[in-house]
Amino acid sequence: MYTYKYPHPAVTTDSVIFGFDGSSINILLIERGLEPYKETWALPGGFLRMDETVEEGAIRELCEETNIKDVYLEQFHVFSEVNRDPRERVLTVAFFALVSKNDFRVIAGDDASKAQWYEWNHLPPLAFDHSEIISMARKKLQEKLRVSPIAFKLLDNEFKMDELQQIYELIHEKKYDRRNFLRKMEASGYLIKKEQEDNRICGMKLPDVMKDAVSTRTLYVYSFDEEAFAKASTSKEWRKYPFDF
Amino acid sequence: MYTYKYPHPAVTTDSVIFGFDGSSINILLIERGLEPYKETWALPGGFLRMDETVEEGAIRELCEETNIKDVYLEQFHVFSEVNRDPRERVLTVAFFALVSKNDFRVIAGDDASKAQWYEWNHLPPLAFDHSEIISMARKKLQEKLRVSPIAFKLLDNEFKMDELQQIYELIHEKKYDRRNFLRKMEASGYLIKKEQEDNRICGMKLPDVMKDAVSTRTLYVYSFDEEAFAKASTSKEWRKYPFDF
DNA sequence: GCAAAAGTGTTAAGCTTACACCCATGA
DNA sequence: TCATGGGTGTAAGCTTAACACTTTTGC
Repeated sequence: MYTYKYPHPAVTTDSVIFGFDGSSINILLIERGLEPYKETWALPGGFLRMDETVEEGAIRELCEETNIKDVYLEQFHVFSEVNRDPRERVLTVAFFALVSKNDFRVIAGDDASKAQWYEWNHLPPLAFDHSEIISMARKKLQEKLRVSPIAFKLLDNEFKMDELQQIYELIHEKKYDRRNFLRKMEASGYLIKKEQEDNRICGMKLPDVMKDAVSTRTLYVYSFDEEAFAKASTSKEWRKYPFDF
Repeated sequence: MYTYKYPHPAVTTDSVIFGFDGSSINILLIERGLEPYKETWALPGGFLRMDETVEEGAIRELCEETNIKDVYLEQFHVFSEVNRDPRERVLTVAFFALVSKNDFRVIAGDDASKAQWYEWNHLPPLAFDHSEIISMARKKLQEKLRVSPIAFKLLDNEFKMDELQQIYELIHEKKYDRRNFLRKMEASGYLIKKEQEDNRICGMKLPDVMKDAVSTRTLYVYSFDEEAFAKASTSKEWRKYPFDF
């Protein structure tokens, strides 16, 4: 037992984990095994330990409950309504996280766990105030995307421009013109454009010399130049944001 | 004494209160009366009660320590380094606040209290990790100002365009062209432009008919149409932000 | 009288938007 | 062969940025 001179609240972290499956954005939920809200879907999260920061706690819980590592994680709000948890006074530090398409596939295929992706417009009933947490997470994600190109983090290292556009459209709930989107993204200067490598036929990679004979069209994939971006965005000159659609 | 089955951290709120004195931006600090860090300057704040949200706690502490009410307050980050407080494990929910010029004067004139404004580039040594909290508050304030016209909250209800520009320049650390600033602000549609009322001579208000005789030039003051702004900014059509300099 | 504050327009450059066709691929 | 995906350019409108002079007021 732990005793204190003054009452202390319990502190948890909860994470809203976004994943992109190629056509829609999904949120990872866990089915609760214990009361309260037993067998109800909830955000992954749990109690903070005394020897870790909230960031470390969120990462630990994520790893324990869903096996996700190396995820982009950012705290966005503290939820502290007095009776949000029926057991005792609990405040939660809420995070949002973006997992890459690769990791998305891994989690989606893991039948053993109680974790499951839900399309973010068709969520089941949720425990506690987790619905509210999710709506704020969506809002914060939108705001963040206007200010930082985090959409990349929902994709593989190399991605097609079309996928990137889809993510922007889903998050901002708005359609963009394909050509304009492409032009603006390329103009940003932080995308590395490559000819698509894997022109394969029946799973065999072709030698370069044969490529032109087989496919006359060149397809492109992009990757994001994190370093160049990080350097530029810390400079004083940086003001206008080229990814603000 | 209060006992729990598992250890709980203590939770505090701390507020970075910004005020504008007409030429620079200031932060309100409190001289600590107790150990640790006795007689060191610190952010106003204190322990969360069990019957209040963090927002309510921050407001309460503000009122208790500085007599400020009706202030714009927004939580922006949780600081949770394990040893940030030497007494015990304490995490703090940090807020930033903007006080109007009116309230600024009130606080500045209050000699009795231990509260004092410091120009935000010339702060004294601070207790705990409060320097770090303040730098993040400045960053968040900048970001917020790109997305919402909160600069108004540092001014009186009616203000001159020049004051508004000064605030933008101080927060973004950048100079703007006076004419361009004016044009863009007026184009936003959320400023109400009025001829300056108080053409006074020796403290006497003049009847309208005499105004032209006394001053041939018309001076303007502005106020912010919060309602129109709130309505517009919740609509789906709202995307581009006209206050993003 | 002089310095500082505040009102006022124009132009060029850049960016955003809207819009259509072709070819290649795979079903 | 037909539908889909993905490559590509241009013109009009709008926004931004750069730039200077005048009047008034207070010192």
